[in-house]
Amino acid sequence: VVSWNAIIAGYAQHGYGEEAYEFFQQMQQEGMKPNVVSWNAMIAGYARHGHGEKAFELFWEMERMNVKPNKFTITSILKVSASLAALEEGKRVHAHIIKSGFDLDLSVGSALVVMYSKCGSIEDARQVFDNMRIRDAVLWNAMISGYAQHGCAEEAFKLFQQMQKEGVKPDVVSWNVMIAGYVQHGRGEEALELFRVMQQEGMKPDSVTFISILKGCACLAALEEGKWVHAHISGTLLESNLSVGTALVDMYSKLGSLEDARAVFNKMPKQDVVSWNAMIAGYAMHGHVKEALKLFQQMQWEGVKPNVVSWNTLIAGYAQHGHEKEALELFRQMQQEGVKPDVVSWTAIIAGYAQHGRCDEALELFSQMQQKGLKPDVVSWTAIISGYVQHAQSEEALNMFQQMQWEGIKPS
RNA sequence: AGCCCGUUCGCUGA
Repeated sequence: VVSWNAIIAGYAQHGYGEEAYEFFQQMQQEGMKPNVVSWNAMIAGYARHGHGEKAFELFWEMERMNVKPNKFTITSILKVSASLAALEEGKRVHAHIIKSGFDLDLSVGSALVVMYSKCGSIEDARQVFDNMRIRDAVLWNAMISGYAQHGCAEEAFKLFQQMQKEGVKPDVVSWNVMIAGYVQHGRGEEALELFRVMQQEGMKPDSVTFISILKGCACLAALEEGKWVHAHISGTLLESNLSVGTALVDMYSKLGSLEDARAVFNKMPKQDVVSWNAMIAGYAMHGHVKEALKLFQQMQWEGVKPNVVSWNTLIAGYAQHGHEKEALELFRQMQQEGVKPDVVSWTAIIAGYAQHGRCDEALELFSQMQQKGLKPDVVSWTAIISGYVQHAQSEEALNMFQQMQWEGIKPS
């Protein structure tokens, strides 16, 4: 069984769910009964590669076959519920945990708190949190993060202080959670303030801290602060961190400081598709589409394959700046290259047409997108509605607005 | 035998 498990785990971890499953079945044909480790390997494999439904199926099947889950099983299945925001499934798992008398240890407790808050039920998360007898930093962080992500900055801060009163020292994640919460809700000032305090208190920022805080600077359009943060990074090991480098490029790009962005980009020890995309976006968003295209080609010469975001970035750049035709051409090219347009690609083109008064064409694309089986989201709808509004076609705008709600999409 | 248990993190559309 151990050897079978090793094989299954190997395939499952690397996204070969089918192959793993074949071995999983084969071992049963050969008269071996998968144990909890075999099941966990399968479930975790599916979970990691975005096949949440399959993970759930296996979880309940495991139940039926009377194999007792352990805490690895429980935490990975709760993670799936969290990432799918599947509250009902998550509750079923929770109920099952209680029913089977499973020990609610810290890791399961934290996973439950995360599951409930990612599923939007902060009250349930709090209840789990309150019922835990022992609380470590991870559990506190999970709860604080729940509030912070929901925009309840005050409650998050209260807990942040309370954890310290109860003798649990905030770790770097606690600070990061607080900072990210402020940034995500447009409260960059407070994020920067916490960033200062954390250093006064002797806590060293890590890559995540810097990434969040740089995003905050970009949102605040605070170039000076961004440069100040950059200065903190320079000369440290983080300077050669890929994600930090990308966050710097992104910050400078968004603030239109393309020379700085380019300088950071060129100094990075290596670039991946995300850093290329950030750099390309800098040019594309500011209307330098030729330069963006040049980089796009250069990226490929250097052996980096454009992903759907790369294409979307270019398309959006062209579409926003009055080059709908070229955008459409790129849209065709991306499909030839085997990259499937997603809702963002379609919306970028639709928005381009709509903004420039070509609402009929936008509408045509809008229905084509649905024929292809893609469901417009609130951004797609808003793009087309605001096109009508801007071009004094209020009746059509109102019409679309109603249709959107019939489709069950809430205005934002 | 189930990667570092569970919490935070980089690129694109209105």
